[in-house]
Order: sequence, then C-alpha cells, then structure tokens
Amino acid sequence: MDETLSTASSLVRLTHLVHTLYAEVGRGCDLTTAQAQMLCSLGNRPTGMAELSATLGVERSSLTGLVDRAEHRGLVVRRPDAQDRRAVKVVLTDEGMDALQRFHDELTKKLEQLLTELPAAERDQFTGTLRRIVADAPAVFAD
Amino acid sequence: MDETLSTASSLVRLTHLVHTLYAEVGRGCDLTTAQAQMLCSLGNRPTGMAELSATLGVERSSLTGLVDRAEHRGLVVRRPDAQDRRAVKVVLTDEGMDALQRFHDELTKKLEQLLTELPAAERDQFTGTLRRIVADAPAVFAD
DNA sequence: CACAACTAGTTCGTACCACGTACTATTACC
DNA sequence: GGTAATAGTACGTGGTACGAACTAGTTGTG
Repeated sequence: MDETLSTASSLVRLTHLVHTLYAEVGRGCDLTTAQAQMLCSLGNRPTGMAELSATLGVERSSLTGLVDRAEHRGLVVRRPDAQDRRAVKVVLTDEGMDALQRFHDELTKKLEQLLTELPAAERDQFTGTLRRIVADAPAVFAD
Repeated sequence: MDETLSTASSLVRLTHLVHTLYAEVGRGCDLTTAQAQMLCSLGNRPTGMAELSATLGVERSSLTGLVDRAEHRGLVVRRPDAQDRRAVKVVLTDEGMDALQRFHDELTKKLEQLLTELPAAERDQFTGTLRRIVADAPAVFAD
C-alpha cells in the first residue's frame, strides 16, 4: 500500500512512536511527559529556570508551573543560587532521582527494542548516523 | 564531552528535535501540534472518530474537543456516515486542505534539512533503515 | 556613585489538551 | 425481541503553554 514512505514521513512516524512510548512509560512512573522530560534534563546537573526553559524549549512562564507541580510532588526543589540572588537552581530530590532512574531504565529498554529486529550491522550504521544528526541537539535525556 | 551518546538518548533527542520543529511549523500555520497532527492524519482520507482517535493515540473523549475546535475554525467538518447513523466522518474543508498543504510542505523542507549535511550514501542507508523501523507505525503524516 | 538597561523568575489571564466516567443513540448478535 | 457491543458526546479535573506585566537583583556606563 505504501509505495515508498518519504523521509519526512518516516521521521514523523518515528517521532510519534517514541513520543507515545515516552508518554506510556511516564504514566507507569506516575509522570507526565513534561515532567519526565524535565527530570531527564535535570539528571545531568542542577539548572536555573532560564537555562532549563531553553533546553526544554518552553517559555519561562510555563516552566514556573511545571516546577511548582513537581516540587509539590517532592520530585525537585528550588535552591537559591549562591552567586546570584535573583536566581534559583532546580535540583532533583532523592525521590526525583528514583523516579528518573525508573523512567530512564524502562524507556531505554523499550527504545532499544525498536531496533532489535534489525541485523547488527544495519543497526550500528543507523545509530551511528543518528548520533551525528543529533550531536548538537539539546540534552533532553540523561547521559 | 559526550563520550558516546546511547542509542536511546539519540532517539529521544531526535524526537525532541522533530517535535520542536513540528510545533514551530504549526505555529507558523496557526495550528497547534494536535491540530496539525489531526490534519495530517485526515489528509489520507475522511475518518470516523474512533479510528482517528486510535491513529492519533488519544482517547475518544479528547478527540471530541479537538474536532470541535478545528470545526469551529473551519478546518474540518463532521459529515454523517451513510452506513452507520451513529457515526460521523471527519472531513477536511478546503481551508483545512490549504493549511495541511502549507504545513506539510514547510515541515518536509525543514525535516529534510536535518539530513542535508550527511553524505548521500549514508543518508540513503539511514532513511532505508528508518523506513523499516516505522513500517507498521500509525500513519500520522500524509503519504 | 547613580542611574539606566538588562536578566531571573513569578503572576495572571486565556486557551488548549488529555483523561476517566457517565450518558444517549444506534447497530449487531443470538 | 432483547441484550451486548459500538459510535460519539458531555462533563469535571488537572496539566501544559503562551504572552504581557511585574518585582527584585545585577551589570554597565557616565
């Protein structure tokens, strides 16, 4: 039925697929997609609101509520920035790190399953190219 | 700094990248992400609510509002299904087709730009594998 | 040093998205 | 004919996202 799927089309489908997995795994960890994304980004290191909003690609005003809710659930805390009294650092709590760990492991597992059917050589080739493409994309996932 | 990005990580970054582009192009066409997604799916053919909710991966109850708003903006209409008097078909209006066209063209252009830096051989290899991976994923993008 | 320009973050109002539950209307099955 | 299943909607709740307006602190410039 599908003659040949265009490149754009394939990319969109893949995105949709991953996004769905993301939401699904998040649900299992009692995290919304946006929360999971935030935790992943914070997994690297504590981050100020402005920088966090830039890596997540949302406005600062949106982030306020996101952090509020996450803080309310005990996943993160706002810590005053020692250098700048206007600023805060958003930091994962132990509970937040737990949630992130569970989410990360589960999602990694499921994502890798997407590629298990491919022959090893093709898979390596694919992931190699993939890395090149996203080399300088924002670090929205730990590691 | 990044030793080697894990496969999962790369996939998530790519997804984030595409998702951001999607939202950005949508904005340019005065479409929300969800609306754009719906139009893309409807571009293939008119669809009932149940089927549409399945391909988009949202609950039927969520779709009602989505279609309501799109209908209100003149992008789609609900047409009674001749075969089943309970059902409706959601159909693109001319205006909806226009919006879809603009969105699709613009997004396709931007997505293809993601790969322009790659040597042709590598790009072909990559898109080939990509197609295999998403072969049986839902058709959320026209064609 | 004072003052303007900028930056960090929040508040507020608005719109949208998504879910689950409960409901009506119709169709399919036996 | 009556019951089970299906198509779609209504409603309440909570989360996401934006832009504009605001406070507090910082930086640059004369």
